[in-house]
Parts: sequence; C-alpha cells; structure tokens
Amino acid sequence: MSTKERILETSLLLFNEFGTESVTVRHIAERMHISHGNLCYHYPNKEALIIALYEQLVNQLNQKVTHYIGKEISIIDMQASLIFVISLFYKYKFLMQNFTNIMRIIPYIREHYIQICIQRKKEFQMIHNQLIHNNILIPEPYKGAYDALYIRVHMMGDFWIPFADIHLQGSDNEKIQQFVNQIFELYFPYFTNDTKLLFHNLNSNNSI
Amino acid sequence: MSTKERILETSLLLFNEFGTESVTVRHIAERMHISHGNLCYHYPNKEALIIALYEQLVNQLNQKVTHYIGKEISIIDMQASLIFVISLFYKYKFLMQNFTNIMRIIPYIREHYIQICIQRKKEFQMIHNQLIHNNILIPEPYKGAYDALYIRVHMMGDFWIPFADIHLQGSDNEKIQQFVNQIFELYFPYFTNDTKLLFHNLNSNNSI
DNA sequence: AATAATTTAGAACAAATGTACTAAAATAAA
DNA sequence: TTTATTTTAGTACATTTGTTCTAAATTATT
Repeated sequence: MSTKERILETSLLLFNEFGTESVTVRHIAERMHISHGNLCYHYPNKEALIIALYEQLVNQLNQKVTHYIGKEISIIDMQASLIFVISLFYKYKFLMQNFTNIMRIIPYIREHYIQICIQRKKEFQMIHNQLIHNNILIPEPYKGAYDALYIRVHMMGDFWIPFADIHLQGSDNEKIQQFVNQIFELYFPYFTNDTKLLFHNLNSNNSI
Repeated sequence: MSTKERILETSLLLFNEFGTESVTVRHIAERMHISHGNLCYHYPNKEALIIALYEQLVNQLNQKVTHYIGKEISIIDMQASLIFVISLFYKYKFLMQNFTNIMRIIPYIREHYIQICIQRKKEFQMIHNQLIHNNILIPEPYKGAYDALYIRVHMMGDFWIPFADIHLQGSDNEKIQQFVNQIFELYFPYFTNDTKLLFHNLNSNNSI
C-alpha cells in the first residue's frame, strides 16, 4: 500500500476515534512513523484529508445508487440498501459526527453535499412513486406528505450516528439494526395493508 | 448590565454566528471593546463561556418543565411546549449546531446532559401514560413502541436546528412551525381517532 | 551506471491561542 | 478621606498548528 493510501487510512482511523478537531497532521504522521513534512507533501493540510475521505465515501455511495437505478424496488431491497448506506456512514463515522462543522468550515464539501441532496431527494421521489404504483405505499394522504416523510428519513440518516453514539448502547451492528427499524417505523403509516402484513411476517421471523 | 452579563451576551451572539471553533476569547473581547485580560478575569477561557451559556439554557428549560409537572396535558399544551422548547434551542443555536463536538470536548456538559436525558425520558414516559389514560394516544401497539417513538422525537429535537439550517429555507419562525408539524407527524399514528379528528380541525383552522 | 524524478525527514518561521502576571484604574468599605 | 477590594488593560510567555523550505534518500528512467 502506498504512503498516500496509508495516510488516508490512518487519518480515517484517528478522525473516527478522536474527531477532526483534536487530530492534527502531526498526530497522523506520528502514528504512521513518517515525518509530517512527508505527509504534507502528499496532502497539504487536514482539510485536504477530510475532502479526500469525503470523496471516498461519496464514490462508494454513488456506486450503490447507480446499481439500483431503473430496477423495481421491494421492501427487502429497501432494507438491504438501508443497511449498506448506514454501514458506510459508520465507516466514515467522523464525517457524520462533525457534519455541521465540516460543512461550515469546508465550502467544497458544503456545496457538493447540497448538490447531492437535491439529487437524492429526486431519487427518493421516484422510488416513492414507484412504491405507490406497486401498491407497497398508499397514495399521498395530503399534498406534501411524502416530502415531509422524506425530511424525517433524511434527518434520521444524517444524524443517527451522533445520536446513537450518545444515547444508545450495544455494538455498531445492533445500532444499525435499530436504525433500520426506526426508518421502517417512519414508513409504516404509509404502508398499504398488504405491506403491513408482509412487514409483520418479516419481522416476526427476524426477531427469533 | 454588568460586564459579566455582557460577556455572555456577546459570546452567544458570536458563537451563534460563527460557531464555537472560529470564535476566540480575543474576538469576543474585541467586539465588546474590552481587553481579553479583562474577559479572562471573569471567565478564564472559552470553555467556561460555553458552560455558562449551556447552564443558562438548562435553567430556562427546567423552569418550563416544573411548570408542567402534575398537570393534565392536552394537544394544545403539547404544541405550546414544543414551540417554547424549540425557540429556546434556536436562541442557543450554537449549542445545537456543535452538539456532538461540545459533548466530546467538555466532560461536564456531556455528563450533565446524559443525566438530563434520563430524566427527560422518564417525564416523557409519564406524559405518554397520561395521554393514553386520557384517550389521546392509543395503548402501546407493541412492547417498546413508545420508547422507539421517543427516540424519534428526541432525535428530531436535538438535530432539527442543524438539519433545517442546511436544508430548509425561510425564517426561523417558519422552521419552528415545520418542526412542530414534524413532531406531530411522528405522533399521528399513535393518536386515537378522536385525537386525529381534533388535530385535523386544529390544522385546517391554522392553515388559513 | 548515470541521471532525473520522486519521496522523505527535519528544520524553520509565522500566526494564533491559552494562560498567567503586573500595574493601573475604578469602586466599595471603613 | 483613607484603605481595601474589585475590575480593567496591557504585556509576556509557552504551546500548538499550519506552512514552507532545504537537503538527503530513495526510486525510476535512460
């Protein structure tokens, strides 16, 4: 593995453990047993490291999204996709923990993230429409209901990790499972009766 | 107003505008046209300022909570109380924006906040029980349903401000209104039919 | 093998920041 | 009015951090 790759790897490790504020380029270099001059040769500063890690995450997310495009989506798919996304978020935990700060400090990430969100919202609208069409979700009970639902889902996605870190116990995997359950609880009132039944059977199998 | 009070006031202003990381004791002193030596005479460092402001917020919250203790709570009360709390959170916006960081950096706040949350959870459980008893909420549909609901409400409360800041437009007041709506949407599936009707009438009056 | 390019270590410097200290000024108490 | 206390301004110092630079070492190329 190249020095450049090792730098990112070590940065991710330290950022996740101690947060971006406490960790400096010198700490990272020290941990790797290289000089910080060397580190700055590859990445001029901490900001560059954060951006590089952010781009890693975004790339991995995009691969998954394009994978789903145009396909029919079931409840099982949704569940798998939720687990994939939240697991990835856990891998880049520090980004989620410091999200608002990073957004404020690094304009590139702020603008890029806002762009991504616009796109993500459209994708969700498409998925919702498809699920309504396939009788998995009920038609919109009032205008804007699914937009409001999406806000809740979106919030849960972005802030679950810092919340769980503070308030919940157990392993990361248990927290991921709880996250998936919570998202489904958000969707539950919008499930058709058939879906509710299906979902109920699914859950009673899983829980034992 | 004493210097000590003016310091807190100015700190709050600058923290809210630029975030706790960017603002230093020197900036605050400069803005107030006093020496930073003077500022450090009253509050030795930035951490002390953050703690003092945190305590201001907690005190104001506690006053409201004790106000409600032992009383019967209606939907209207809930709405009023939600608006009060979220408005207070908006006043101390910087605390909510940097929450996870502040929790990590300042042990006093971390431990104190965790204590508060235990208490807050119990209060909510009592309120839920009362609302079930008064036929406003349905009985728990499955074991842990209201605990899970409370997690969603809690998350929404703690992270609405950073979320709205990034993704929503409009004035703070509009965002506060949206917050209240979102919380009620979380509760809606647990309303009794009577409450749903009442809630519906309430909303159709408000919206015009 | 000789040369060029890349990578690395380490030093050096500037700026920012927290903290402590001193002496003057203002205020309160006697 | 005198004395004590509190408040204020300003300075000074250590530490941290980002950033740049140089020269040595390593690797790749010819």
